Amino acid sequence: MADRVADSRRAVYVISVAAELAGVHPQTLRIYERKGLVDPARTDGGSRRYSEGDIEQLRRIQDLTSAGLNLEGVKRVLALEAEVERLEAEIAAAREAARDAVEQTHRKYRRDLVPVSKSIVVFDRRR
Amino acid sequence: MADRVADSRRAVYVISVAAELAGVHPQTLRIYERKGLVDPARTDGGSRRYSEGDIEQLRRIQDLTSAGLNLEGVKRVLALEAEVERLEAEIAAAREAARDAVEQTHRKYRRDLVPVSKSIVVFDRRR
DNA sequence: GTGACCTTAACGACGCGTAATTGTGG
DNA sequence: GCCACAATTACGCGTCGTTAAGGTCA
Repeated sequence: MADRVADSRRAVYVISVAAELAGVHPQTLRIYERKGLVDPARTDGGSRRYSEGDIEQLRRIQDLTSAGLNLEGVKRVLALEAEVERLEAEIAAAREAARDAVEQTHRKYRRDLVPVSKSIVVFDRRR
Repeated sequence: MADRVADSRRAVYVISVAAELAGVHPQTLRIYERKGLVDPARTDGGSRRYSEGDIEQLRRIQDLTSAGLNLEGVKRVLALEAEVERLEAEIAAAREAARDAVEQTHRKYRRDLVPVSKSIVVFDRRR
């Protein structure tokens, strides 16, 4: 973690290597980029550089296209999968917030209570 | 609500009407069915009967295909959209459960407390 | 008996991946 | 100066929607 950027974001692969890693034709990667499915970094000279995260995205795209989806479908599915992930995180957060809220409520009452043994004498006059 | 089935599930439209309502060719509806995108009811004679819900599904499919998705993509997107809807409901449920849990906690303490004015005399001996 | 439904097959248009071409950068 | 990159274009294949042909139910 001494790196300047996280490993999965370091753009290190040129297009030929990225294509090999993802198991597709280099030209296919250029098509994906034009269609907005990946967005690799660029060198000053204009060459594409793919990160590990880009490669994962490419593999995910491969899964979907070889399942028969076209590129528009892949785009939507990726967006929806991200949405699902976000919602699942939100559920986890909501559950945790629920636990905390109950806990806080308990604390509040405990703080307000005064220990009987050391401080008060109680006489119950009821019936 | 005196109907045997909910309105949106009553299969009332023959294929030509369904196609007209959805704005597509009847043959297209048969393709959708073969691909598993809709599943209209059948009469005893074997004719398809589409419900209002089916029509809505067909319109949704139209939206997606005319946005450029192919049928596999449509299938996945519909499934994911259902998942998103389910998760959103789950979030709402989790939030409600959180409120209830806090409320229950409050009740618990109130039940355990004994009203001072009517039942007890309290002497605070603390310094 | 005449429509509207059923299924299967054929056709045209379009999207996607690959290959070819030409030009540029390391 | 060579090899890999970039961008554009061309080609083949598969998918999708429509149309057509032939059979069945109301």
